[in-house]
Amino acid sequence: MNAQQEIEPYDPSSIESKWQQRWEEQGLYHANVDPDRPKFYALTMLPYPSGELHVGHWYSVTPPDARARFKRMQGFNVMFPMGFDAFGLPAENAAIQRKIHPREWTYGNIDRMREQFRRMGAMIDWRREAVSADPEYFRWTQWFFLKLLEHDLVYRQKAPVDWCPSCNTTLAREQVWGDDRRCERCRTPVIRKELEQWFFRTTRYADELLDFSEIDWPERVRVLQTNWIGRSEGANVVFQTETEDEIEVFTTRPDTLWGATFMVLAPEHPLVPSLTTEDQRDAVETYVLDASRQTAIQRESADREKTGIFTGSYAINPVTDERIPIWIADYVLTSYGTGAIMAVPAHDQRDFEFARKYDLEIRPVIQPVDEPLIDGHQMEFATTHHGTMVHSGPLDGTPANEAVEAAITYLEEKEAGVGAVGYRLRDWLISRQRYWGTPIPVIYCKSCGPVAVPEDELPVELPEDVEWLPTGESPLKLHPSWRFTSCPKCGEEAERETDTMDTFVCSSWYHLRYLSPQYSEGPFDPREYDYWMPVDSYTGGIEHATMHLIYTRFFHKACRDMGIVKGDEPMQQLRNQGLVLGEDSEKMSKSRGNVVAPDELVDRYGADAVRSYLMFFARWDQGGPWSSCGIEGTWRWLKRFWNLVLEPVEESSADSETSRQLRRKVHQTLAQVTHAFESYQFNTIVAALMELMNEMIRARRVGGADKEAWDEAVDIYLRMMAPITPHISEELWQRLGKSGSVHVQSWPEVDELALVEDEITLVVQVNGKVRDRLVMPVSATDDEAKERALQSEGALRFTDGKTIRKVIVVPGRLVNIVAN
RNA sequence: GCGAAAGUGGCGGAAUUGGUAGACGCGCUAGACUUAGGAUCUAGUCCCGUAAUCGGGGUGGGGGUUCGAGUCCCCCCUUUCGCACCA
Repeated sequence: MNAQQEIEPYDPSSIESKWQQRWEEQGLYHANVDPDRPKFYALTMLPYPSGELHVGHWYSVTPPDARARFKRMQGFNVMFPMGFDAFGLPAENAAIQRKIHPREWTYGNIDRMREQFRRMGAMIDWRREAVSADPEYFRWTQWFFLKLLEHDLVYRQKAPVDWCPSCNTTLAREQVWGDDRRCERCRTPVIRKELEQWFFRTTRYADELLDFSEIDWPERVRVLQTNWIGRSEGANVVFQTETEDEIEVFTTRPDTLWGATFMVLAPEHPLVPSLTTEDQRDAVETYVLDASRQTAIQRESADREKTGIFTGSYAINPVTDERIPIWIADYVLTSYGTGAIMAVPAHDQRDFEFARKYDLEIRPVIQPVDEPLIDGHQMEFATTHHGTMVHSGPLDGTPANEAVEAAITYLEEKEAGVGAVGYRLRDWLISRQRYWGTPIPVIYCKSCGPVAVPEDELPVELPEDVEWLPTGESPLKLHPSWRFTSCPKCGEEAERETDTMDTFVCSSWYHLRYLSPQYSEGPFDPREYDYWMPVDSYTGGIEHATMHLIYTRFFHKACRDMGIVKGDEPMQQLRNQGLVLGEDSEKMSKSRGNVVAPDELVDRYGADAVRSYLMFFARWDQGGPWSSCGIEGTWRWLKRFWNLVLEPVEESSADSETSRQLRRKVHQTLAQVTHAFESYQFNTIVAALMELMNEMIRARRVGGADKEAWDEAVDIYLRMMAPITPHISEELWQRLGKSGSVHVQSWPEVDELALVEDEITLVVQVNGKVRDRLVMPVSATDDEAKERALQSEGALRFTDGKTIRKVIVVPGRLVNIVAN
């Protein structure tokens, strides 16, 4: 009778739900403050409750879950929380389409997704769940707003904003996608609109945000953030106009100031109307109108021929005292610097092209070293290299390395300018003209102006009885009993702010709400904060590199300066997973119909097979196209391992050599798996475990390891696979009569003695090509290795008749014989 | 245009960081077994030549450093991703 037939077949559907329920009852994943144990806060970016968990969610949660479990077995007190980023546009779109309240749609989705997360077998502590649309959550989002307001980190300003005419909302710059500047959600081309908006002063932290020295974040993200912040050093210089106005410009090349032969303002610059002379007025107004009609893509394409128009006015170059004409041109942008530039055509290619076209003076003032004297009339390109200053009055002859500094010093002495730093980063526009968001807790009073809602009146809740009309107006504006109120200061009639906050405000602090989601004395319990923060491991997609990940750092630093949190950074380590594409190698989307639903795979193969396949099928940091066929591989692995472990062991033919080899393989695998977990190389963990299983099957076939070695192999194996495939590991752990849950066991220690090899395979090369392999005792000396290599059959075949020039011995590894 | 990353079998991917290229898996080929399954097991599977032993070639292309290069350096090609008149 075949022993295999007695084994109950591996049936994930019967064991997985059983263990999920039991773990839930036991509170196996509850994480509590415990000062006696080292903590580990593992955080994955919170999902948006769009409806269903797809395979991409599993890809972003399951490997970090496995790593969190690994950390726990290593002795850390691990917190692995989950929540939902529940405000946002899709809920409103769904509300309009389905005629249901956004809350109903959102919370229905959350219920469904929470169940799906349970099926995944993730070690989520659901007691710590936080949902950003809960009043007890956004109460504190509002509280943070008031704190920022108190500390002058919020301001209100009328500003041109990107506006999506379809979603009827303003968009942050990072929410405008593509060369043709379309709305990130509906792809409608964006237009400009002037509105009073609330801003967070992110630029105040620009310099500090450039410092990554305390955090372990990927190079790629650091570069993206650095470019996004876009710091450049230079000077602000003030030019007087002949009409007594002042025009301030920012320049990175103050050393070229003596070559500034004209100025250019952006068409939207506030001084344009007053600077325009009567005879130029028609032409200027036409040009300004034209510029406003241009789409952003037309305006901002760098290879377009430059256009402009003379205002008729002149400014005085503060260092040469010369009259220089003031032009306007659309290549100067209001959104950077001061919206005005000094034009130095000899040393800036854009200014050069403009000057050539409109026949303006080109005056070189920087002479590159070791080159013939340059002449403005004959130049074909601007020279942007640094060099010795010429035609620069008192600074003539200043060498390249001192020129910028000397120019700034000179400007400051003359009080015509100051050294300054410019940034590409803008302040964060947080106002959204939408209903489904955190209401901005401000009341407008005719006599008192904007007044903060008193803290004890928080949260400002959203009215439930709103109408869902696709009119574009926020429903809050159409709700008089909510909108009209009294001033908290003077009691007179007043109006609520009807804008809500960007959802990135909610997600800037959710990691703090997880600490104590029921806490009512503040946004978080300081006791929990002191124990758990900062986040030890933060994982999520690269797409958040310049939005969420800058905002949350800003938020943390601002809170630190307000005395709310401690430490300079919220997330100590960041890692990005790649993107799982559809089987057609395209991005998964409902409209393409290529979304892979994990539920069907779980029904067929079980959560453990899906989890391990997700870790195995690609490098986690790269992702790639999904292939459902491949899951057969991890499915077979689990079935084979199940049978291998449950088959009765025949000890009769055990031999010590097989045992020793098995132990060596077990501990080698353990060392490898431990390292791979630390470095997020999940695919090699599964591969190593498969390899070890193959070795165990082989050991059993050739006669078997002794009971001690075999039991140790199984024990270590179950501990190693527990983080990846929690259900089957737990089931086998129990069936083998081991006590407790496998998930609270300790991570095994590598036995260094077991790793020791007594024989090595020495590779014999002749002129760099492998010609033989010799098995040698580890104790063999270099000379012995060399001798045996020279005498080996494979080597002799290729050294015969040749002179041996050199022999290189790499101890324990190879011998290379150089002969010709 | 500027910047970054990557390029390894039919496919996903390994390679202790300069030392046996292709681990592990999918797929494929052949065979075994059968209570005919969503099977399972065994063997093979980089390319060319060979019955086998064995030999030659091989990590996008070209060159270089080195006893030795997938790995380091230079040039080129391709792909992907950022940024894109940023003063």
